[in-house]
Amino acid sequence: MTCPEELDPTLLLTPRACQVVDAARTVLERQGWETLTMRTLADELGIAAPSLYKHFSSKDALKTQLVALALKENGEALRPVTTVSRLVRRYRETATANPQLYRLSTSGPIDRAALPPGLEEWSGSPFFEATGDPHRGQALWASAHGMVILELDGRFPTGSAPESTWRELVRHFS
Amino acid sequence: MTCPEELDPTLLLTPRACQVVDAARTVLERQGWETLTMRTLADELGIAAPSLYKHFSSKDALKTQLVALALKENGEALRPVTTVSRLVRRYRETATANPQLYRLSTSGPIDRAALPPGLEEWSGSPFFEATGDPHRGQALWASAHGMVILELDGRFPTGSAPESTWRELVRHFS
DNA sequence: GTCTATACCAAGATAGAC
DNA sequence: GTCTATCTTGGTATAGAC
Repeated sequence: MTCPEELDPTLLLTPRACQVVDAARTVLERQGWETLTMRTLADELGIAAPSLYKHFSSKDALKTQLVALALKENGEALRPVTTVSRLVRRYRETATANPQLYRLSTSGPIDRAALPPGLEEWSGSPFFEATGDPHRGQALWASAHGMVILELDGRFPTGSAPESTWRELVRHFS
Repeated sequence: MTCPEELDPTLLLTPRACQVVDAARTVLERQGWETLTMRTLADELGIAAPSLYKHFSSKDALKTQLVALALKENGEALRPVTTVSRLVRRYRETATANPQLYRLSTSGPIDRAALPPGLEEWSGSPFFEATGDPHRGQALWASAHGMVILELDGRFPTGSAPESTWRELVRHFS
């Protein structure tokens, strides 16, 4: 299920800028955001670091594009909406397949003014559709996020969350 | 309810080192971990930055002490264990009262080898005691964490999570 | 346990030529 | 759109005197 055109962040970028975002994503998944520097990103592209500033005014502007990309892909991965069980499974799979992008886009404050208006809401609305209730949807989203982020950060004693814990969570919201 | 002596991280520190940790906590809550530098910490104490290295071998060692302190205080705040509802309320209150310390101690990987053995487990065990089941306890903990961290990061559209969403979560686990 | 002085490094970003 | 050269800042950490 694809993102509506008016929400798609990539449509505002030049083709070259899209390539830069792609490379940034590669580096991000390889080494994390703190060690993604303008220099390592430039190396990945085979260009010099200052050249990046022809495409993005700052590292922060680049981050915004990555966050927008994550919201778009996440919203797409969660559609079409069927059951709570399937929704949670897809949420987990998407996050696990792109751990650093997930962490980047869900941790810390978000610069809403810099995102396409409506994109963030569109990305999360499957939770409301699946539960049929705003508060249930919000609680389910928060719970799934908690599970995912603790799993990505290796916070469960066993390393990852046992399937039975995931089942328990789904059961409570079904 | 106080932490068992053999788990208490502060008992291994000199009095002066404890003061340094205290000051670090103050600076942490004021400005966050990324902008807590050895220089700003030294300023807070009224000493020069290099003097800190007489008490802690690195910034990372200091971080470990802060994480241990958070685990200790969290475990204390959650005891004695009564109901799921009360547990969740105290979890939320403690986190909200110490937002940066909470974020520091729950985000990213944790250096378990550097912590007093058993402290992390002791801190989290109220969730198992309150639910009476390992998987339910784990799911409840993850859900509460998701709610708290999204709230601290301003990720809910309204800024903070509505009380009704918290009620919804508690209801599912009661 | 504190100081001063300093080494060392890496980051983001700008200027201006090509 | 790319380059080279460079600026500026600010971090962790060490050496050695007091």
